[in-house]
Amino acid sequence: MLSKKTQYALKALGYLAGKYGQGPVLISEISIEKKIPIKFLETILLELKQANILESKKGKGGGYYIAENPKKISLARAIRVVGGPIALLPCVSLNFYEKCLDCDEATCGLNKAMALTRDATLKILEKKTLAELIDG
Amino acid sequence: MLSKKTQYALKALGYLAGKYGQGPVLISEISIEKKIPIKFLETILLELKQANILESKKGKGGGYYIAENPKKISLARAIRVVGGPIALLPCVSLNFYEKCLDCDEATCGLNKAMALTRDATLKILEKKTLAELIDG
DNA sequence: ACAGCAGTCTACTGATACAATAGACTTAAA
DNA sequence: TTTAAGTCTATTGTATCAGTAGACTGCTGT
Repeated sequence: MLSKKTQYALKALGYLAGKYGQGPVLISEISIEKKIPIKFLETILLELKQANILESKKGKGGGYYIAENPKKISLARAIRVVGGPIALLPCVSLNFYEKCLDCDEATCGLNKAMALTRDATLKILEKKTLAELIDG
Repeated sequence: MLSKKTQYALKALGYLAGKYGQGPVLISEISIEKKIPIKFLETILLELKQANILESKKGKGGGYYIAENPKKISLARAIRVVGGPIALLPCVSLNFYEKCLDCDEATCGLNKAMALTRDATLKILEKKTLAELIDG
């Protein structure tokens, strides 16, 4: 299951994708439209900015906007930034790998099965982009 | 990510699958062989029994054993018993479905993407069985 | 019958991560 | 120079995860 935080992030990104090219969008606007607690949303957007998915402008007329064409940003990338690993086990994670303590990966059936599901999941999440989160 | 509990469950089931047809196996044996805290393992095995994946025998010569041929029990079934949903969002879960509060599933791009990943994941986890978790 | 083995059950505890909140600070535009 | 907006630090409540303790029940062999 994706965490609430990750779900909020994806909803916010979908909203911003729909406004791509139209200048900065207020945190408060996203918060109201997408029903996300504003203070929580602040921290999420900041993380996405630090990962170069979003950019921001301070002061009057400021707000957040997507840093590059939404079609160039995959869901996998966004999920990793706010939600961590996509794989079901650390020993099959590409970006957050940790070795299994008590099994040999070459012969572990569980490892094989989970590596397959990781591949299947990534095939979709690397392909889908923020542009496909736009409403309607 | 699968919880520690789910990982322990799958490791224990793999061990039991390797001993299928050889009578009851002690909790303590599984605990030592698979390096799982014994008290934690107790609760996990009990859950698996209540879901009819395992059976048990009390007293001397007792222990746990798999209830039916390991080839008949999918990883998806086992994971659902101890770990809950496989889908990444409640609104695309088949067994633990919850409606999204603020989006229309028919038009929600996120819903579509997550439904696809659920299908891809299940295709693998419904097919893989406990028999494939046997070591070596 | 009973001794001891092994699973069952109830209850609790500590740690961690998730979710959310408060308030002071910085930057930029009008 | 006032005001709007994002930024940062810090704290809090809550739930779930992970693990522990100990008493109880049922089975088997002697």
